[in-house]
Amino acid sequence: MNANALLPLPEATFHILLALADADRHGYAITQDIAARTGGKVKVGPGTLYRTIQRMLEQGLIQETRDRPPPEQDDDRRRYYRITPFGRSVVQADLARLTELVELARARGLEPVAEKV
Amino acid sequence: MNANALLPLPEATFHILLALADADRHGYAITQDIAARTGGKVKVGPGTLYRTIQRMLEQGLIQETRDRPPPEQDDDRRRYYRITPFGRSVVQADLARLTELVELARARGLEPVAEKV
DNA sequence: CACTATACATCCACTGTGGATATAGTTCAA
DNA sequence: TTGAACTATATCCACAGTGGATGTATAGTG
Repeated sequence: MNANALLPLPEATFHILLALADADRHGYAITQDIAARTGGKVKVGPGTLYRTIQRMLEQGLIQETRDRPPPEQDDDRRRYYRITPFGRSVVQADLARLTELVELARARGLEPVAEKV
Repeated sequence: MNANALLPLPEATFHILLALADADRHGYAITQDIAARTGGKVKVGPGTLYRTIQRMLEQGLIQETRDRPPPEQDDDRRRYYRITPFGRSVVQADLARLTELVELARARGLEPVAEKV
């Protein structure tokens, strides 16, 4: 399977892969991580989240893992996910695409406006 | 109207705004410009193109203009479009969003993969 | 003569998203 | 103590955006 065939990645897919880039996480924790990381600007609702996870499993971007934290920090209901090597190469390909897009825009004389933080 | 309300911009909208950033263009020329600029990687088909232009006119991102090139370079069928100041501020806001997205990904230890050109 | 290019426009099917709803246990403040 | 908010997963409906085909018409090229 060619990484470029999946580009451009849907917003939710990109954010979920970012959330799993540095650690295994369960579904709900992924949503929390995305909201925290983007300062609340990006919110992935349950509909998008679980549907997107399903698709990503089928595409081989992520895997469900049996590795769990010690029982006192765990919750039976949780399902943990891990990014696959393929998933990692796909985010990187999309990251390259985004980088090019930004360069393209600058080449057209556009500069990002300062954001209010 | 707040620029951030329209973010994230759909792919086609972003590319059309880029195509109009440095010059007025007619519909078909916009498609050509996008394909050329992205080395054929991005193609906006007619369905997406004309529907998106319609939406962008309604949103005030672009305007149809009566300014036309001299008759010997013109074609009666063409409809020319120009980016509005609002449109420009919206692309810039989206460009800022994309820049943040790229930074976010790098903060997670991801680096874009080298592309084959 | 047929095909490709130019130029606009509409239609259908598909994908992706937001938000509501469902279920169910926990936690915490009024 | 009770009801609201939080944790956690999952499904459903309606809507937005896209790709590609089709339609219409003219011009140019092999």
